[in-house]
Amino acid sequence: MKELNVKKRTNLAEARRVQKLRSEIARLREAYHTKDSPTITDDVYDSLNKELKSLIKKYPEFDDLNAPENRIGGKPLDKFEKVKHEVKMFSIGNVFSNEEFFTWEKRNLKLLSSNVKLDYFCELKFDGLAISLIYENGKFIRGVTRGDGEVGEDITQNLRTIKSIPLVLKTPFPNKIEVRGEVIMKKGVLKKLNENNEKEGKPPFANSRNAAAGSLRQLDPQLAKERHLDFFAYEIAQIKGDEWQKYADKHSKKHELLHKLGFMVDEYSKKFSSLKDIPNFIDEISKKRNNLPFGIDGVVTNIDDTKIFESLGVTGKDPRGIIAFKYPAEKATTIVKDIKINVGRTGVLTPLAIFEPTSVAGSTVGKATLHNMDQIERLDLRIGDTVVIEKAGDVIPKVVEVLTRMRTGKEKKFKMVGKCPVCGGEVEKRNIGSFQSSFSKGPRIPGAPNLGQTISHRTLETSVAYYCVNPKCSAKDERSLEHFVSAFEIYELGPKILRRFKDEGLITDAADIFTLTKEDIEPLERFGEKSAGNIIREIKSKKKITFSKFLLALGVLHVGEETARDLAVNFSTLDKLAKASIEEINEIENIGPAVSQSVYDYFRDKNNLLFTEKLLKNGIIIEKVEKIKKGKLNGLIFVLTGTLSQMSRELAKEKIISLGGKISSSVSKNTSYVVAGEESGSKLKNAQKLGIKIIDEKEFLSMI
DNA sequence: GCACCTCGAGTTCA
DNA sequence: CTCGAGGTGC
Repeated sequence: MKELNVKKRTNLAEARRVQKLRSEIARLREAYHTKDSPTITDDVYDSLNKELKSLIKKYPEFDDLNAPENRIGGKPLDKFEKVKHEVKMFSIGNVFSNEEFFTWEKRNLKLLSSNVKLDYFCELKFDGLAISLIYENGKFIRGVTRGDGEVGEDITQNLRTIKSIPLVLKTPFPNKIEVRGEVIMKKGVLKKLNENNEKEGKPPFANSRNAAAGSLRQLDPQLAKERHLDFFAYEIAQIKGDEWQKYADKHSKKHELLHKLGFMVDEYSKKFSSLKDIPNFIDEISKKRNNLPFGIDGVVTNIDDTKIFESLGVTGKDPRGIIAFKYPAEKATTIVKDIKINVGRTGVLTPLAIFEPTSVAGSTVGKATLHNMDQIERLDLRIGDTVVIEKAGDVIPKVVEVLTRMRTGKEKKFKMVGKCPVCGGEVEKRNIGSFQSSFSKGPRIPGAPNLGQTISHRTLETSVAYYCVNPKCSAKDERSLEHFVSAFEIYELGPKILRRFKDEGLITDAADIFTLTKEDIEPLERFGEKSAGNIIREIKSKKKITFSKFLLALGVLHVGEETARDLAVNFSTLDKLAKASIEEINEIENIGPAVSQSVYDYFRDKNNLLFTEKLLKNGIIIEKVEKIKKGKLNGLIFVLTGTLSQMSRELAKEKIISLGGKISSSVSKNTSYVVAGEESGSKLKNAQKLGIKIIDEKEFLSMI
């Protein structure tokens, strides 16, 4: 607690009493709001307050405007008073592109009809609530929400709890001043608040703006205080006294004065003499955006000169002299119109949310995966729900939260389909590996999962996915084909073309791709001689393949990139691997019972053996496995994140491996280096948290 | 038997 | 990128 400035010795006892009273009042208020503490009677509270007030009256030097009783005044309100703004609060027009931004200037220059040179002042657009504060004789007397711009609500009590709103201005100050600014909640505060809410079973706030708004609307100032809000000042709506007008004639000078008076102002704000330089600034800020402790949703550009600003006037609700360049929203709300089911290569049925298309982080999003039924239940998502979506790593849309309070009662719970939506086959909730071999002996598209294997009891019980168990499901066939060509890196053959080839009867399995001729493709609609030739050439050039890529292409259950490499290195030829016993496979490092069983079973299936034979017959050449070179990156584990500019990620991967290093997909304490390219995401944060060495592309290139 | 770390599989938009 | 599950080490 602040030390009291007590001059006379006789005051000492009373000074102590004041201190005691203050802490007691604070404690009682605290207790009053904690359910498991005894409730105080209003009498006790009032009498303490009374005593404190009389002491302060007697000794004015005890008065401390920043003391708690001044921050929290009075009891909870019944409602907020409506107050008319002395000076109207305008809103700000938005632009979303540089083009619109420059048009804004052109329009202004036309209106000004003279060759004025315009200076601009740019500042962050805080994502919070605009409010207006009135100070008279240096004291904060009233704070009002924006409302409709004409009339707002008096939230003085709550605003007094905000530490960055000075209750008294620093001297010298004008007789009267009206300060405008934004009440915000810092990201860290929001996080804690939401964690608490979750513990107490209350719904979390979707963003800091909602949280700040909700907090300011608390009728009880004690609750508002606990929210730890902040305030940034950015505008002076009125200021009395001739000597102060010199601060009012430029927006940049208003900032200066606000800072001098004791307000927090935006530290990133900057003056520009040409609009052309501003897009760069906006870009820079957007890069810093995620690391700022508070949320912003754009950059505001003001015409610095107040006279010019005012002469431009207002269109509708927006003054012409100010514009907000808005960043695309990181989060958005939308309505789930439907939940569809995707069928994967392994037959796994993945629910997919279909939205009302909505713009998030720069693109329009129409759907997002829901992963599985458990996830739908965790979110408590129903068809028709309003949801908050965001982009994971700025790319993949994700449903973050269901706004249950928006429910109308018409929402429908989603039930997993009983039949495969593609083939009508049976659906079972089990791990794919756990059903017994019962499928037909007919020809099968390679890469379709091998169903004839058993898997540990634990997996059977805990697996969450539903599967289409029809081995001939066409969706599974198609996904498997796509997987195959992707492993072979035959880029010309996308999903659509593959499907057409299949529908036209040109191929029945992936091996048929390699016997296609130009004459097969050319007659098809929308294929010419040239495109047909390209495809054939591309396929031919990919007939040579490394053993590990070949294994990957087969689509053996549980065998991905890494495991395929492990197998290839340890068995060196297809023949050796196909003849290996479970025990031999199981001995390999990083391969356990589930994987060895799966690999073993794959090569016991007659159809699979026929298929691999057919591939070799059709001209596939499996390259011998390169021995692992020992290089300078021996024993080092790399994680790549973001976009590299000098080389592709694939190439970087190959480089690292060829020098004896390893690539891992996620950051852990075992990671040696995280190579961070442009726009890297959560992996970088994780690395910082774990204290992993982070290197940029330049450093990385110097290592290899 | 548990706590980690990795891997596999599915995924969006322009 | 995210989620689930396999593998490993304690």
